[in-house]
Amino acid sequence: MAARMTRQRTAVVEALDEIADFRSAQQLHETLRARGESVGLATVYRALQALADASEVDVLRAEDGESLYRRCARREHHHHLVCRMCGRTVEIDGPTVEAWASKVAAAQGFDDIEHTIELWGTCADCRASAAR
Amino acid sequence: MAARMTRQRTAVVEALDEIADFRSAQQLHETLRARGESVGLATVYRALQALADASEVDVLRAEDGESLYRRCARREHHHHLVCRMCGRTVEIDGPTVEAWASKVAAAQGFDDIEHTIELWGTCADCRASAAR
DNA sequence: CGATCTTTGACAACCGTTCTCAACAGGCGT
DNA sequence: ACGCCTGTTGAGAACGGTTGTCAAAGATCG
Repeated sequence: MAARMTRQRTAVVEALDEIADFRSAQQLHETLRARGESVGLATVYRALQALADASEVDVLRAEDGESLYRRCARREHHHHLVCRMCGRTVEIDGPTVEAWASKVAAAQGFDDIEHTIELWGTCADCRASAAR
Repeated sequence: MAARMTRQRTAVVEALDEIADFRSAQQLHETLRARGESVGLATVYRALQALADASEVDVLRAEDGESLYRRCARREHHHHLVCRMCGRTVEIDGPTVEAWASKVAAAQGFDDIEHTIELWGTCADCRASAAR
């Protein structure tokens, strides 16, 4: 149950530190492979899962169901505005929304409330390049 | 390109009309099979997809990535408070949240904004039965 | 250095979903 | 009613992301 610091784990963490956007496990795997830091795909998944469990990275689901990972600046609860084309991310929070969510849920007699609030859009750069 | 009214499609729509909660394609398939209305799994998926495209049903992703379907009372934009154990659903809306979402996204220069806002919890009934 | 015990990686297994394609059946014209 | 035309069905294969398997590799401690 230790948590040994292996070359592979270090590589994953470093890659995440350098990338500001949400990336899939497979994209990260490809990135690592491209830079010579060969790491097995299963290992990338395991590392990401461990990091997510430790709240070291945020996870969210793309529209096609793929999981995307990102090392966020703040560890406190927050949400994201993500470019669906390039993954560019802006961290956002909305105290008003938080309050609204828990109030609504409680009013219906629900417990253990959790909310999913994510914003998707196309960032200025991607819009420009898509327009040619 | 017609859109023929087949026994199978009718069966899927009827099942959805009778079930108030979010259900997966596989659960619906099982339900249909159980009541004697034998329909192929692929057909259930196709019917649900067609209904979703026509905005006849709402789709959302469970935490494990499975798609859940529900015939909602209103066709206008709204969100849901869903029991993660039984699928019980309450339709909710929050004009405040809508406004907040589009304002935040626009302020960052994002376009084609879309938002995912879903509330998950444990409903009173499930809490009671879980506590034995 | 050696023993121990977690971690790794190639590959198989999984699971939800979609594709394939021959058999089938609405629905329209006659 | 009858048939034809074409969209639909269903069993199973294929797919894509993710997780499990297990022998080999390597990190940590004495």
